Amino acid sequence: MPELHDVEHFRRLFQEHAAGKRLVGLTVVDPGLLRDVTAGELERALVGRTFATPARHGKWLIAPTEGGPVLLLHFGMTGELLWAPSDGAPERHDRVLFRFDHGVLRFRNVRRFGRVRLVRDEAELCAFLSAFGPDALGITRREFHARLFGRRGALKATLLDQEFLAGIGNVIADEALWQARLHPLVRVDALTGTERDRLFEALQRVLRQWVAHYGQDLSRWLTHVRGRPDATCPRCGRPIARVRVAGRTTYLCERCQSPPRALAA
DNA sequence: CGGAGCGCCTGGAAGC
DNA sequence: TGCTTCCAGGCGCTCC
Repeated sequence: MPELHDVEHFRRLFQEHAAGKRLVGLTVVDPGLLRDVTAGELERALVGRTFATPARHGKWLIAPTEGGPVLLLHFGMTGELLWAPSDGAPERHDRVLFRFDHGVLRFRNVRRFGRVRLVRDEAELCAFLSAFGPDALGITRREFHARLFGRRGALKATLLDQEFLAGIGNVIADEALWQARLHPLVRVDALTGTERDRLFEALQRVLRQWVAHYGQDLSRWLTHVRGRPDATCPRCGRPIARVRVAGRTTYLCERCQSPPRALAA
């Protein structure tokens, strides 16, 4: 399920293969993923254009063209971006193909939760991004504290809120909470300053390491135990609990992440 | 403001 | 073996 680090990986793939290259063809296999743009409009807007340096905001990949419109890709739960140095036919679950002289970028999406958007220019891009909080990677401690201020809900729900910070998904949230030894259900307004600092550090550590070492061995991380029925905490060895928080399956260590006072009773 | 619930989707696993 | 049911969850939406 693509989160910030996955999308950053896709951004680098786009940078490597598509930046500075002219799009020579576009195949929309599944128009169902397009939002506020038709397949024809997308093709007319992009084919013949040269892509500039891509950016990322949260889970959105931002692919501007030189002096032209901006392509936006969201990967949903099961999306990925693949490069093939040949002009192949669409493969299973390929939804959009971006064809270049030297190969093809495949926007693949099994469960079709991915989204493709197009904005006219920088101003429209800014308007679109204004619905999101700042990107979770590289946010300052000061800004993190400022955004937490005044919030009252469950901590994990807040972390997943893209208006709070952009880019955190279920897996990153669980990992950061586990590393910071904070319970997912603790109320934000019940957090001490020390705990907020700890969360900030843990979150930045997770994001930086997962971006820097994409696809690394995660055996010492909580993430490693996801989906395992006999999972134990990589830190203390106690069984890992599997609960539902904010509608999402949540993994936590009930020993390391002590429950909020209201729940302990 | 927060949060619960739903629908969108598909494929793999689990149950019968 | 083959069928049905459940489950995974990012996100946008409604409703309370």
